[in-house]
Amino acid sequence: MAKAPDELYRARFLVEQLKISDKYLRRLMTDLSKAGFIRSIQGRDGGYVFAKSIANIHLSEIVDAVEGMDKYLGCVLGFEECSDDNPCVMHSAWLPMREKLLETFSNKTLADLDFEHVNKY
Amino acid sequence: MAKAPDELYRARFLVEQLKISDKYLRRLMTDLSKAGFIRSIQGRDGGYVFAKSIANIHLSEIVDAVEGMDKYLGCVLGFEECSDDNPCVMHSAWLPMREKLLETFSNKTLADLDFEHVNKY
DNA sequence: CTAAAATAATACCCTCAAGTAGTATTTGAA
DNA sequence: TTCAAATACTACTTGAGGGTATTATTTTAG
Repeated sequence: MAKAPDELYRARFLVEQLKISDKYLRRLMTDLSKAGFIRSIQGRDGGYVFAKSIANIHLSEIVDAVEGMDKYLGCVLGFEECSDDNPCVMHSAWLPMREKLLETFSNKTLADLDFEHVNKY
Repeated sequence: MAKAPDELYRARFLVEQLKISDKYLRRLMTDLSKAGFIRSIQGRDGGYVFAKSIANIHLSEIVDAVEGMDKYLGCVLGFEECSDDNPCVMHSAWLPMREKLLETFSNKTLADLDFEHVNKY
C-alpha cells in the first residue's frame, strides 16, 4: 500500500497479494485502523486507505499497534524479572543495543523503507 | 562459573544452581567444551573447568556454540530469502542495527558481564 | 573392580505465537 | 432493498524452540 499510498485497497486484493488469510489480514488492518494509520471504509465500495502521510507513520507505532514494542525491548536473556533494579548479567552490556533499537524504530517511518528494490513484504 | 572461574564444577552442582535439567545442562556444557571454552574432566572427581581466560571468551562465540549467531543476524521481517541482493523493505533500514548487534556480541567477553549485582543467570 | 563422573544419541513433551477458520453482524453505494 | 464490503468474536491448528527423559557407553580415582 505504501508504494501507492493514495489508492484504496480492498481486503480481497491485499489477501491475494500477500498470500495470507482473509481473517488474519482483516485483524491486522483493524488494528492499524484503530491506531489511526489507515482508515477503513465499510459497505459496498469500501476498503482501506492511509489516514495520514506515510512519512508520519513511525515503525515503532506500527509495531505497537500490532504486537507491542515491549517484545523487542525486553531482557536479552528472556528474564521476566530483569530490570534496572534487578538486572541480569547482560543487562548493562545490552543497554546500548536496546537504545539503538528503540531509536531505529522511533526515527524511521514507513516512507523511509525501500519499496523500490523489493517484491516481497 | 564465571564468578569464580578457577574452580571445578560438577554437573550435579550446576543443575541445582540453575534449576534446569541434568541432560539439558550436560548438552550445553558439551557444546561449550567442544567449542573449547571449558574443559570437561571425565571419570570420578570429574567436572567442568574453564579452558581459557574468561576475558578471551567472546559472547558471539558462545552464542555460535550453543545456538548460532545467524538467528540474531537474519532478516528482521523473517524472510528466509532476504539478502543484500534480494532485500526486504526493512533491509537497508535495519543494517546499522545488525552491525551494532554483531559488534556488541563480538567485542564483549564473559569478563565484561556484570556478575556482581546479580543472582539469576 | 567399582562407583561416580561425563558423553552420546534419540525420542519426546509443552508452550507460545503466528496464522487459519467459522459464523454472525454492520455498513453504505447503487 | 440488495449486495459487497468491513467488523467482531471465538475457536482451532500448527510449527518451532526450549527443555526433558531414556537408555546405554565411556572414563578414571580409589
